[in-house]
Amino acid sequence: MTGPDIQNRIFAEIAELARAVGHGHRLMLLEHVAQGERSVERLAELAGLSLANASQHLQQLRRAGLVGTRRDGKRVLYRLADGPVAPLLAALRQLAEHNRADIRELVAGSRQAGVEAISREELLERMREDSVILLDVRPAEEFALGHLPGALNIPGRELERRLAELPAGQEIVAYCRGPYCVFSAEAVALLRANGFRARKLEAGFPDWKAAGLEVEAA
Amino acid sequence: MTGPDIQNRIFAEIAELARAVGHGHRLMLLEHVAQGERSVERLAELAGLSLANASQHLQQLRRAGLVGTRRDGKRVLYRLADGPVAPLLAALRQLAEHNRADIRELVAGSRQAGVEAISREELLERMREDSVILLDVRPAEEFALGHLPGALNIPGRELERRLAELPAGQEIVAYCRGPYCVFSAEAVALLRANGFRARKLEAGFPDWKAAGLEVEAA
DNA sequence: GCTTCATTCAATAGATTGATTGATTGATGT
DNA sequence: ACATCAATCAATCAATCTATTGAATGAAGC
Repeated sequence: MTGPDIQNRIFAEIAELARAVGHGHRLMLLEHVAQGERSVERLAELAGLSLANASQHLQQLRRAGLVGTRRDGKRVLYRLADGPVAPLLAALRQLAEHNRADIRELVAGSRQAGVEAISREELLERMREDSVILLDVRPAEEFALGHLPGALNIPGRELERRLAELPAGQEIVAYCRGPYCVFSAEAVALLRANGFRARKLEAGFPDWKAAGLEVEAA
Repeated sequence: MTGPDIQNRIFAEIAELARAVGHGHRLMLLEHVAQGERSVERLAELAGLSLANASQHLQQLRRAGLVGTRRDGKRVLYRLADGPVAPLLAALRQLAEHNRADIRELVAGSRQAGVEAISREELLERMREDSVILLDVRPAEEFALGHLPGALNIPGRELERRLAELPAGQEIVAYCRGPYCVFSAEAVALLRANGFRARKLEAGFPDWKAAGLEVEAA
């Protein structure tokens, strides 16, 4: 029980945690789990994985304490754990954006089309003033599991033919699953091309929720 | 270049980054690199690794952009990269402390002896008032590479026989390499046993430096 | 040029991780 | 009890990761 030994054990455990998020499929599953409770089958479909494979990745996430489960009839629902998971993902994202030129490019790519981001703080301010329309471009299913207060839901694919539902005067802020969800960037580009003033929310729904801000459910 | 593909690539890259910190030895090396520039040989010795093994782990860290290198004569010096590496490590630590009971216990173990932690904010306040003695318990070599302004350096092993050097009236704040470095906890326990008022700094030297606060070098 | 020293590279063997397949468990409804 | 469905388990093979060894590189000093 000498000093260095303890430190070795601690670092080994932290490393285990890091490895738990060290696979693209698990990050993808985490992103979907972060939208709300989901069954294994649904998550497998959303992430494009086989059922058994998704199940095993999800179990790894559970062993690491990143997600929790609940049984509902014959299905098992996975949800994000209560611990500070979001900050870890945010830190990873930030470092990745800083270090990897290719990620910066991909992110910049969606900004190229004139897509500016708005921060959570500024959005809160604008919401207080009631001077902004919130547009949730995720599929209806995810919108139903929870969304920003007062948000309008028009899934990305339907946006073009439903533009008329949006009021013309106010600025629109679109948001999606997370910073790498392309729906909101595409939506903003489409809106601007059609004469709207629009920006995308910097983060996505899970970060909003993780920050403890108000969430509405259907 | 469709949406899901881009996302897959981004997540795969982020996962690669996560795996880079997904090994205890690399975390240990990072902790030592975070104290200041070091040669491969020295880092291998500090982490208790063979030279070749340390070299390879360090190269992995470099490929991931977590550390940088510089050649000095025949030696290669590794240093922490400029990107937001510290926040990632902090997020990992926090989640680990939240999730893993054993880490909580180990951390609690060092607090058991009545070791309270002081936050960076409170310390800054106390430093402004000049009402606190800063004690750096790291080896002299690390102290020389950089330390908190005005700190006194008494390495952990020497503390007991050098207690007389410390003024009796003021509170003492001890700090070390990082939150899992046991020197500072042991130091505080020793100081308290000898009638001093003492606390340990919540984080360590690298976090202080990463926060952009003033650093002094010998 | 030759030697020495610090680091990296290359090759190997052992361990761990990942995806697939098919069987098994647990809960529901008939 | 039986059939059905969701999820997990078990076994497998391929791929990746790790530590060790010894050889190769690159920089300094003689």
